[in-house]
Amino acid sequence: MTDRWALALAEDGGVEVAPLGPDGLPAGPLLRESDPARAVRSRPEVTRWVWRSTPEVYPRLLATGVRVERCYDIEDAETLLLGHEGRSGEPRSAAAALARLRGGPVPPDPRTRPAGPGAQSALFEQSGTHLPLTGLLEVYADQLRRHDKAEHPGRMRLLTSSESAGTLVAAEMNHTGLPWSAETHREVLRGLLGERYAGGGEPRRLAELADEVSAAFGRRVRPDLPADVIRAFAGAGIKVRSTRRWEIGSLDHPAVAPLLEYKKLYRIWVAHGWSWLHDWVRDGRFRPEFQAGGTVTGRWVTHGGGALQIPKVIRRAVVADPGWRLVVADADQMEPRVLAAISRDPGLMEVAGRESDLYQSVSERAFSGDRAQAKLAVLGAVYGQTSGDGLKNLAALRRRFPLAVAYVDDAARAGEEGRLVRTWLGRTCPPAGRPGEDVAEEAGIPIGSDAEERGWTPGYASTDARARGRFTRNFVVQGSAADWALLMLAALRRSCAGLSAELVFFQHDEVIVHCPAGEAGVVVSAIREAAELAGRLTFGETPVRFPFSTAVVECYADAK
DNA sequence: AGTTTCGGCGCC
DNA sequence: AAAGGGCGCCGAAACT
Repeated sequence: MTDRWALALAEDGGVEVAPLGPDGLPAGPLLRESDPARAVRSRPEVTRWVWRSTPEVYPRLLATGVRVERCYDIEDAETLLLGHEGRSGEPRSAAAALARLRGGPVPPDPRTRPAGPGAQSALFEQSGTHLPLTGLLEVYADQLRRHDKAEHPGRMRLLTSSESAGTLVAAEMNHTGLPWSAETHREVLRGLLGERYAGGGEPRRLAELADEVSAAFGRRVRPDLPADVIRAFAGAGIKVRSTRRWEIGSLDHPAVAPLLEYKKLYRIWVAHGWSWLHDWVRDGRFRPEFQAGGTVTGRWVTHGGGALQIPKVIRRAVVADPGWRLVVADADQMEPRVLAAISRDPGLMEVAGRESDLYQSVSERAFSGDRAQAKLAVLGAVYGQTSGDGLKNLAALRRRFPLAVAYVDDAARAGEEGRLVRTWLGRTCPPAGRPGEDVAEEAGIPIGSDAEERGWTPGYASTDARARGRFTRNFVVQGSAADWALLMLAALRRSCAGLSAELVFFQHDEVIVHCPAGEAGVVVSAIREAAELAGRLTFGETPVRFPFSTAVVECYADAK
């Protein structure tokens, strides 16, 4: 029994609310109130709030201590519906959706986030796009009808509701922040980089390594300048195209070791060093801005602080509050398990029906027990590897798990032929860009001159099309995994609602819950249950299991 | 001078 | 012979 209300912020800071019936249409008078937080707090019986945009509304509710059970984010739903309808290029704002309904001129979307560090969040800037509640309700009613017309209406409803749940989780994480010990972070930096010199120059250890590199070359070399390093190697009679680790690593030259060490530490210094600490950590919390569904595959992104790329060594600084713990949970072999569920390959489902190491099981069936080779083969199939051992291993994989490989092959072919590709729940990848875009340039192929000859001849796909195929091949797995992960998060969030536990971090297949030590056991169980529930809800009844490795720790770095 | 792209690498 | 997918971030380089 859901009690659904709609809510729209007004220009004057007030709010309009209205009750909705089971059909999604207004079931009572439209009410005007002065304070959004009070409007929500005074209606505890409401289980789902329908609103334009969670990032617009929810942070100000959280700021006053108000949480909601569920919501429906109209603009996120519009994005998903447009994508599903093959209209991903059309403006996704509620105002645009309303204009399409009423046949008026469709306003373009407000510009996306401004570039550059220190820029204000785009999410909180979209103030010019208020829509009166009556208009919002028209869009909502239309969206409900469009769900019915989707390829799988039930899945589409699940997708938009779980995406909405994701926006709530993200907003709450942004509000809570990740517990962060600045003191520990400084200790880690000092241990790795040595003293920090005044004036922002290189710390001691980096300066020493730069000296070692220079000594090895016999001349002054700046290791942070790729062009300088390439010149230096050329001077030593070694031709390199780039200074990437995989290209430099195998060279026989005394500069290599200090150079690689420099690059590793330089990265820590510039991306997660003292200035990062100053910019992003306040009052014992790292506050990145999580954004649910920020990518075409449905994975989240963050803005600011690189929250999804925290280096392993820096995780030492993620420390629970006194008396609290971090429950760190990592889904085991999520992608092949998802592939089993979406392809319904009997062999792979059977393997994925056990909680034990999936790659080990695959290796025993198809690779004489060579786990590393099995893992490479599976990931190669998912990522579209086109060369090396992966190709050979793919044949072995195909013999044992034909439906699984066929599933990703079909997705790749669909992409190459320009067809739409969807995740299990119906998130749809936008159609390919114009021919000649991006990929050809990367490959150094001039655009225009021979574009026709390059592509679309039988049996040979163009560079663009093959890149497209790799993308769609990966999309169905990565995106369906994101479908599952959202439902898992939503279930876990609900389990934590009655506890002090707070969700503080989410990274594709990994979640961290911060909770009092006494709640850790309950949280661990809740994660297991959420994972299995999400598996059933997302993919229906399959034998596939979704086990998590969980660790109850005081410090993130101790989890693995 | 300010803005965009590049090279490289962090995470999954 | 071979270019495996998705992201964000930084400074330098390249551009306007």
